[in-house]
Amino acid sequence: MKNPPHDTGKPLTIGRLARQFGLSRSTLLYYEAEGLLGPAMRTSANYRLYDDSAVQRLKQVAAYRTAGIPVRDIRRMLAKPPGRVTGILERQLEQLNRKIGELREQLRVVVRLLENREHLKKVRAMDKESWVALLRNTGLSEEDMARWHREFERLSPEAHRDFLESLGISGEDVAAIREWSKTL
Amino acid sequence: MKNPPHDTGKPLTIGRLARQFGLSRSTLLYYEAEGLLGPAMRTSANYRLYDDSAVQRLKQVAAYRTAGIPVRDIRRMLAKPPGRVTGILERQLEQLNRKIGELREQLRVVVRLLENREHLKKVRAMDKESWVALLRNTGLSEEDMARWHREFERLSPEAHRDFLESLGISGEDVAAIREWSKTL
DNA sequence: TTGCTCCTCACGTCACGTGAGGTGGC
DNA sequence: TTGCTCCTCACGTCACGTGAGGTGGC
Repeated sequence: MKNPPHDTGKPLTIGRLARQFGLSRSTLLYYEAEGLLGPAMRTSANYRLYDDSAVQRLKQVAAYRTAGIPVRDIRRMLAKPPGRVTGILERQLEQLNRKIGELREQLRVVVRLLENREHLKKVRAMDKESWVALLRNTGLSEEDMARWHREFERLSPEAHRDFLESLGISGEDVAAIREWSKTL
Repeated sequence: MKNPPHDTGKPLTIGRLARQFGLSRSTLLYYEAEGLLGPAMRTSANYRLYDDSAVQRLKQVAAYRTAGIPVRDIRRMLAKPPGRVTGILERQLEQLNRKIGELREQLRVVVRLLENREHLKKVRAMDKESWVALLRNTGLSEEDMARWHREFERLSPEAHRDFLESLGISGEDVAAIREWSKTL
């Protein structure tokens, strides 16, 4: 065994390393500036050369970035003994949860603005599936959606019909949904 | 009638206007620099004075910002004839939808990292409701959650039990859930 | 000699927040 | 005279992307 396990033995230039991870060179330069990882050595022409330990480190970094963890926090995680990062992960969990909530609220506002303008009948290129998915993203449960249909039917029956038809739902099914809306 | 409807007749300084909308002064200065709205006049001491038309404009701006629409887009919306903004709203809808999807994916990765480390038993200060809400934010449907329980029970029954108990679920209910997990 | 990769600055991004240093108003 | 509000710059933020101007390597 000339090489330890997982060691390819070939030092990489920055471009090759970047391509191996689907990242850009400027991303790796940024990580270096932020103290996450750097080259083990340089060539005579000052080219960066990365060894296997950099590859391992970059694996961690890339995984954490995929989780949306800030670079500053990743630096701290790499400095800590492995396994002591639960606190940061939990904090990231809360942050993401909060951000998703905020974006959902914004989505709700946009939908309301579109409704107010009664441009709903102009929703082009959206079918039933994408609308249901969209409304689900706003955090609407099945009951919320039912209430939404009921209110829509009550306030503006024609617009409700137009809307349902614009989703490509058959006239028969539209009638059924509208009847169901009234019974809610 | 001395004043048209909705006109208070009192010009406002920047601080009062900001407070009226729950914004900061620097936000209003930024909007001015970006060409969204400015004062109608200045006092002899160069203080900005905002009239009712600025208030109306700020109402629009604030509403659009609540929807997360970029300032640059808002400027275009204010320039357009009212009612011609559907395109921008629809684009914002797509953007938000996409961002929510990205954050959900990140949330999924964080949850996976926590699971891998088997630090799940350490989830403190989270009850059943917040966990269900959290997992729902990842986009898990009821079926997905069922599969999650089943896999958890299969791979690590003790951790599954610890996890459920950490949520404050009674021993009896825990047993019931675990039995149900096995039948899935 | 020609591309290709690499090098090191420096600047731009988005929506503000935060001083710094100074002046009116009650 | 003392706070309070206001004024105009200027700089910082986060994770890179994009040149600019220049030099090795096959």
